[in-house]
Amino acid sequence: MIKESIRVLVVEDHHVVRQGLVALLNVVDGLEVVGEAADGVEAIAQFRKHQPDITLIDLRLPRMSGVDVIQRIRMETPLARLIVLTTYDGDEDIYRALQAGARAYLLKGMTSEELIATIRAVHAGKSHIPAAIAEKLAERMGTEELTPREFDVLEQIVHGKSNKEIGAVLEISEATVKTHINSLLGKLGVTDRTQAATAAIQRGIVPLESLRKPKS
Amino acid sequence: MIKESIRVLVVEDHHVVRQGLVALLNVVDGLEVVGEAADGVEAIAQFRKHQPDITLIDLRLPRMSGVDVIQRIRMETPLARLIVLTTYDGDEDIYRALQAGARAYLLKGMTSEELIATIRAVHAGKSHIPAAIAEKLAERMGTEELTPREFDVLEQIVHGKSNKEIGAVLEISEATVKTHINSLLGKLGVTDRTQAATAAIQRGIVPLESLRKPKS
DNA sequence: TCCGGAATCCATCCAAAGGTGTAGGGGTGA
DNA sequence: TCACCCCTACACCTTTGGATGGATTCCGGA
Repeated sequence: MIKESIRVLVVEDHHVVRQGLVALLNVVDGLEVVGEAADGVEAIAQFRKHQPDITLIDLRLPRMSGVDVIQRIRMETPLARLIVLTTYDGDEDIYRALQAGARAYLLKGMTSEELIATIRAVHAGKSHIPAAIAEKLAERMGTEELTPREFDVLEQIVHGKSNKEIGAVLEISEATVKTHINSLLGKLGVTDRTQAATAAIQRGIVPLESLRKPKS
Repeated sequence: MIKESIRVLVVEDHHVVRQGLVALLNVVDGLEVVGEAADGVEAIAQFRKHQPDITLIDLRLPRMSGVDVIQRIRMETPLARLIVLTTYDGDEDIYRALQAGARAYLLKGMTSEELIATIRAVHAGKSHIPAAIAEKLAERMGTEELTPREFDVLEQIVHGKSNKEIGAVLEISEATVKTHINSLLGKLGVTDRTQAATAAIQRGIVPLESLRKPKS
């Protein structure tokens, strides 16, 4: 009798990378790529259609973020098994992806053996977080959560707004802005707005893409 | 008579991506992958060994940056044909790579058809810069060059240093630091240090990796 | 119901950052 | 040699940012 293959969905926006992954996985005994998606919306459609055993997913996707896709899939199919496969994206993304229900988090730098082993492990019900990732995660744990308002302010700081401008945008007084800043500086463990901005970018709290200037 | 294949060297640090690229290129008629490298030092060694017709190279590499590798290869072999293949890395990297002698700059998001067509075109002696990239480049052109000292100061700003600290690090007076800042703010088209920091990161003038805290 | 955290606001004080003008020394290319 | 740019530096002034302490409202959990 023929052994059942593990049915895999590959979600990755870079064509050549996706094609490479598919080619790589399809030659492996016991694995079968049943679907591909290049963006978040497509990913959900493909998942519904194929109900794969394992979903390999990049976090940076057009149209809908990888984290949102994970959340959505998990909501519809709580026992879905998802593996995040991405380049380093800052502590925040790791945290959110795992929070959202990803079972494993792999970096693209890993070998194909590791990838395949992880797919098998996750399919067997295990989780897998590389040591390097676990470390980042542990670091993050020591950090307090920003409140929504503090996050709003931080976002504006990253966008280069002055306190006065932030007040105007959020429709609060400049004094309040200062209060929030004071509190978020403490939580981020930094001493001024510039450090807060770089920390926010580096940790992935505020996505770098949001910096691109909208056309004038 | 058998047509000569175009001999390609693939330089890319992410294993799965590299394997995918190699698999993808090897099945194409008229292309032959003659070498692979996972970091900059290896890249140069492989280039010397194989003297490939085309070198596909990622800009983010361990041990030696892609731009440095390009410069080095071009110095030794001025007629080397190099294609940069990378995810978006900020205007600065594009500029420096082309400056260093790359003939084409492709994003990983492109289709494999585009990739193959570009390889053939560059092999035939042409250059190829996608429209989206050319646009960034044009934008950059309007910008004045930072002086070395201004760059030093900007780097420190990104690292969250105060003017006083910057003065100490660079061994100049705080007044001089302010002078440099004033001038670089103008050149970057921003109004304060926080904007300067995010602009530097976003444009790739200061690499984000340099922000990682060295272990205490 | 009471407590605590979040969010809002205010005033005050001091430090830091930014704007402007000026100026000397060093190097380089026309 | 002269013009030009870079680096350095200082003075002066204004604006912004950050620290601190105190205050009100609202809401959800114990």
